[in-house]
Order: sequence, then C-alpha cells, then structure tokens
Amino acid sequence: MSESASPTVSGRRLEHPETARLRLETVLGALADPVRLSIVCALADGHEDMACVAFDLPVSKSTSTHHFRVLREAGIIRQYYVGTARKSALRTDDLQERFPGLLPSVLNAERDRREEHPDDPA
Amino acid sequence: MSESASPTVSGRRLEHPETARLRLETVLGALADPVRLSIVCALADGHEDMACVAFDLPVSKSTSTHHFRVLREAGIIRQYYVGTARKSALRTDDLQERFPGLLPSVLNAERDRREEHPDDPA
DNA sequence: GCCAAAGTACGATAACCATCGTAGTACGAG
DNA sequence: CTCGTACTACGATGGTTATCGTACTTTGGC
Repeated sequence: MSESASPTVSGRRLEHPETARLRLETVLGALADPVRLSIVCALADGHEDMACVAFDLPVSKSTSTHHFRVLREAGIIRQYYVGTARKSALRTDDLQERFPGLLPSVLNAERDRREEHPDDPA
Repeated sequence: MSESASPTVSGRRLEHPETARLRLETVLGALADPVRLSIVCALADGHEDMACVAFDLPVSKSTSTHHFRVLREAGIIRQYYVGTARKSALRTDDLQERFPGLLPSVLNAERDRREEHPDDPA
C-alpha cells in the first residue's frame, strides 16, 4: 500500500462531526461525566499521544471505549489509529471557534477542583 | 431566620447549595438539557421576575417544576416565593466565582445558536 | 503463519432521567 | 370561608445511559 498516508496510520475510519454541526447540549452532556471529564483533563494536560489504555481509568476496557466514543461523537476529541493503538487529541481550536471560552472555563474549574481535592477519584 | 425577607415572602423554604459546594459535573449536567437551557437563557435575558408558569415551556407543569428543581439543586438558579408564585433568578455571581467564565460562554453559544436557527423549538 | 496487544461490537443489566397525570398544598382575593 | 391560581408531591412509565463480560477484529512482531 503506497498511498500518501502517515507511516503507521490504519485504514480504519472514525466518524467525526463537523465543527459547524456541534451541538451545545451534546457537548455539555458529554462533559457532565466524571470519567470523561478526567479524560479531557488528561488530554489538555499534554497527554495527547496517550493511547486509550494508558489513561488508567477506573472502568473496564469496554466502558472506556464507550466514553471515548461519546467524546468523539460530541466533537470534543479527534481520534486516529496508530498501529493497534488509537490515540486521541482535543479539538481545542474547533471548540474555541464554535463555543468560545467554553472548554477553557471547564478545564480551569476542573483543575481547581483537583487542587482542592487531589485524592478524589471521580 | 433573620434574612431580610421581602414583603410577601412565604414561610416556605427552598434548599440552595452553597457556592463553595457547587459541583462541575452537576452544573454541566443541568445545562445539558434543551428545556433547562432555554430557562437559563430566558433568565439571563432579563426575565428574572418571571414566575415559572410564564416561561411557556413545551412541557407539562409538573415537568417544568422538575426542571426548575434540577437547576436550583445544581446551584444555577435561586428561587423564592412571592405569594403563590415562585420566582427565579440566575446565580450569576456565585457561578462566576466558582466557575469563572463558564456561564457566559454557555449563554453566548446558546444565543448564537438561536440566531442561526430561530425556529428551532428545542 | 501464529500470537499477543489494543481496541471494538454486541448483548445484558441496572440505574438514572424526562415526562406525564392526578391529587394535594399554600396563598391571595373576595 | 370559599374559590381560583400557582406550584408541589407522588407514582408510573418509557427512554437513555453507564457498566460489564465475552467474543471478535485489526495490527505488528516473531
């Protein structure tokens, strides 16, 4: 296969909603979950190259898959395959364009909460 | 009770969470509903003196009560009785203190959406 | 080709939530 | 005191969601 693709990118395709079609309720609903909020926080803290399995979430592997899909379908993250791994990145710019200031304020609030209660797993 | 009560305030008490105890997931979850989002939007647009019944929501009265309670228990609105009416006000300052920038960004996004799709009931 | 690793798909289950109708409570007007 | 208005409480119901385990697929290394 000599197509002009990234070195190890698989042919598998993942659905991503267009920026203009992102829905506010969907985004808020996706962020209104402790597990997903911690995923978003980890991605924002520069762990964009982490595979799903590396997040060490307090749920099973299939539940983890489910949460990543909810985030992807809400338009909050973009996912791509690298070998057997599936890596994720925040759609920071898209979100800023569509819902200015929303993601930063959520991230700041969540970071503050983590400083207050560092032991809180949720 | 020495809380400088308004003239016609009833003895009925409503529970309101303290500002310091507001939870981000709860707030996001409360906002992740079209009906509640439209309530919040109406309140932000200066209709703070409206009674619940005046919002003309596309749901029954008991469902409306439910949504107002969710907003109140999440800490997004404050409610007080005036005669038989129960009026609501956004806790703008409390929210700004606890989650800076969150409410304005949500309101802006929702207003933009309404400009794009003025006929969308949801 | 074969195996392990990472993730997906699917079905089941339990919890949660939005919705409603009905019955009831609180309040003000008369 | 009675009545109407505004809201609440309660129970039912149907839909969505979070969770899991098991079986399957895709990929890369040997």
